Amino acid sequence: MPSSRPLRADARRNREALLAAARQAFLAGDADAHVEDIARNAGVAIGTLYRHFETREALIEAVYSKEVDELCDAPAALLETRSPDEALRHFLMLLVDHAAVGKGMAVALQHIMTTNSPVFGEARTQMAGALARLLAEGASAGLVRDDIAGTTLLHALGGICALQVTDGWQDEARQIVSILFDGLRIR
Amino acid sequence: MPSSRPLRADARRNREALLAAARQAFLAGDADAHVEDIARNAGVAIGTLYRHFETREALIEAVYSKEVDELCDAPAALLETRSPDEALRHFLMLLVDHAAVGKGMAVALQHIMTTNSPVFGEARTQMAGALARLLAEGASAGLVRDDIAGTTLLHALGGICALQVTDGWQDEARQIVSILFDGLRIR
Amino acid sequence: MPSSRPLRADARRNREALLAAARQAFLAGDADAHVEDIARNAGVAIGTLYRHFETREALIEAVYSKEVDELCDAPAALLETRSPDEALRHFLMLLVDHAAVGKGMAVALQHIMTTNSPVFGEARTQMAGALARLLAEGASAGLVRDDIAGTTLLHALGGICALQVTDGWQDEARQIVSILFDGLRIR
Amino acid sequence: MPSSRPLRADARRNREALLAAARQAFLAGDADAHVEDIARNAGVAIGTLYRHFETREALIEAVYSKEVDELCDAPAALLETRSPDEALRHFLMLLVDHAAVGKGMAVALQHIMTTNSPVFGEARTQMAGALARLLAEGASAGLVRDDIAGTTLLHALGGICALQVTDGWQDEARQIVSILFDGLRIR
DNA sequence: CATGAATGAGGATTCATTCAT
DNA sequence: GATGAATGAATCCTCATTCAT
Repeated sequence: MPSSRPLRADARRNREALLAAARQAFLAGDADAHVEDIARNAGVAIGTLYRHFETREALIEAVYSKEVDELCDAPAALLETRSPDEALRHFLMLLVDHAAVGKGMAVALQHIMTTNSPVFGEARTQMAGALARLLAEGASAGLVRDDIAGTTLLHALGGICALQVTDGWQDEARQIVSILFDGLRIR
Repeated sequence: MPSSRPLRADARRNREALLAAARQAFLAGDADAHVEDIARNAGVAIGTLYRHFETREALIEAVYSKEVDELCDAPAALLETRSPDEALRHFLMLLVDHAAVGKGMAVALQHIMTTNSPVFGEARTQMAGALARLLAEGASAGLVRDDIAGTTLLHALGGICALQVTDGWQDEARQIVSILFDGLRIR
Repeated sequence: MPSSRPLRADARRNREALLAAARQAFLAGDADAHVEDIARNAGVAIGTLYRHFETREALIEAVYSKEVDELCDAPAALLETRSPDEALRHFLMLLVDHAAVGKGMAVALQHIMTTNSPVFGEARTQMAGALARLLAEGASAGLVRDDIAGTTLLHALGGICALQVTDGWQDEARQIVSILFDGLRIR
Repeated sequence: MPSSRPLRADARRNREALLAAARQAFLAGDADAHVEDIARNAGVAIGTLYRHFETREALIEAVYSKEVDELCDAPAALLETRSPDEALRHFLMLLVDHAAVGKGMAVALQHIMTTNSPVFGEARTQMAGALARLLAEGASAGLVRDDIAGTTLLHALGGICALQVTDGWQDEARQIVSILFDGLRIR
């Protein structure tokens, strides 16, 4: 219940450590990392992990949501400095690049798209919203097709990121996204 | 060791039943179906399953490889009745439609792309080869970009199919593939 | 599912061993004996225990039900060789004596009376039925009050047996039951 | 160490609140209520609970002992206003009625009779003493059998109260106690 | 070859108790 | 004296795999 009063200093520190350790584990692609290991890596006992996150699943949700939150701040900034279509293009590439960092978003996206839970529903809505906004701006500027839903693009990107595996993946993914973006543009 | 002599009739029957049951389970999206359940659904005992497939993983490999084999027969036929770009387009849609059948190829593709194993390496090569051939034909006819590798397109398709979850997924995926194909064509 | 075909010899042996070990543990009063220990004492692995009893609770039910079954065979025999009131008296004493053996029925009765579950409901009905029959026979012979329900007497006996603890308990319990029986008789 | 100096006002208040919360939990039949919950219900933190009661068991002992103390005040008063046998009868019924309140004495009695600990030994002695006194008075007035020990009667009552579960339990218990009392009287 | 009973490592979660703030 | 965060031992159950029948 982190709502009532601010956490004690040490508690906050532990919570951060746990999130960091969990992020490292889950975003590294080890989708079924052991909670015990995460706790150990965070330097706390298992009980402490469970005090902060009621459930293994709750911990995963916390990690992935945070990741999504940070990502969804980008579009607003991009739109201020670029044309809508370039903003869209950049955001798509941002997703790819982000996914490239230690499987980064890759696993997260897949889990988020695949798992039912209020938290993930929110995350999906958030990301689809970010993409929808970019698409809408591009469409009203006459630069981008106007018949694509945010969720559709999210599914495409999510999928492409989800399969990240090989070493040259990042370049490959950028190429795919380029092609996709070409198909999206009005010429 | 299924290499030495041809299987006895009942043994062959059991093997087929096991593959069918496993296909149903794994392609239905239940990526961690229990081997025991698969055996039961095939109407045989667990020991029999292990006589035919040394390992859970081996069973999965068998299922997915078979699926890929069947799929990779398509391009040759398509090229005989259509222009290269249409053949490519059809093959892409075929993958999507196939993936739509009870999560069909979706899970398979993801597993194949993601997991290291000689068998899957072969499957990847096979599919990438099929796509490469279609791309090459299209390119030499001047209809399709010539800077795309088969593996890259495989990754794109695999990704797009991977996240199949929602009900309207199939339409969504076809739309994405359309856009992608547009980006692929020379106009 | 012990209903389909008769168990293989070794399986039956293991099942017996498990029941025996569980009986020893639970009827000895260790109401929360560890399943691992029971398995070890039975000389089988934990998985074997769970093959035979789907759940800790299922094991307890099996043990206690068996105990009750055996006990409820007594009334019929007693009624053939004695007057109804003597049969009742003997059955009550039998319960006490049975409870005295390593906490025997004591814990079982309490668990059965206290826990909700189809199996225990049946056990309760069975025991109450046995007592009701004895009471009815005694009443129609004019030897015993006719306003006592079988379940009421079951509750009394169950309770008295449940508290068995001290060394001299058996004699004490027999005295209590004697007094109770005196109050039950018509004089 | 609550022996040294009188507790500070707030400390005493906390102690009372804890006892009340624990009484509510334990006497309500929730024999394995969590200490944390009890603390919360008492409106204090877990650390405070442990300052007042060294151990979970110590808390239980405190609750049950207090309950017994209060109950054992009754006999003296009853003997002043009634004949010895009626006093005994009333005390027995008092126990039953007390047990009927939210499983009240039922669980307490069973715990007290069943668990070894100096505190409970004292409680047992106290209750047995109360019953012994009533029996003795009745016996010397020639109204009640003189061969029954206080502890025996305690066991009987404890048992009868122990299995309180059903809704109609109180009436049932009163009937049983009636019968028992009949067996106790000299006619 | 088939059967299905046995194995046992593995892992999430709970909760009484301690101790830093 | 009070708080509540941290501890960590304890325990039930699952399921891939082995092997006696």
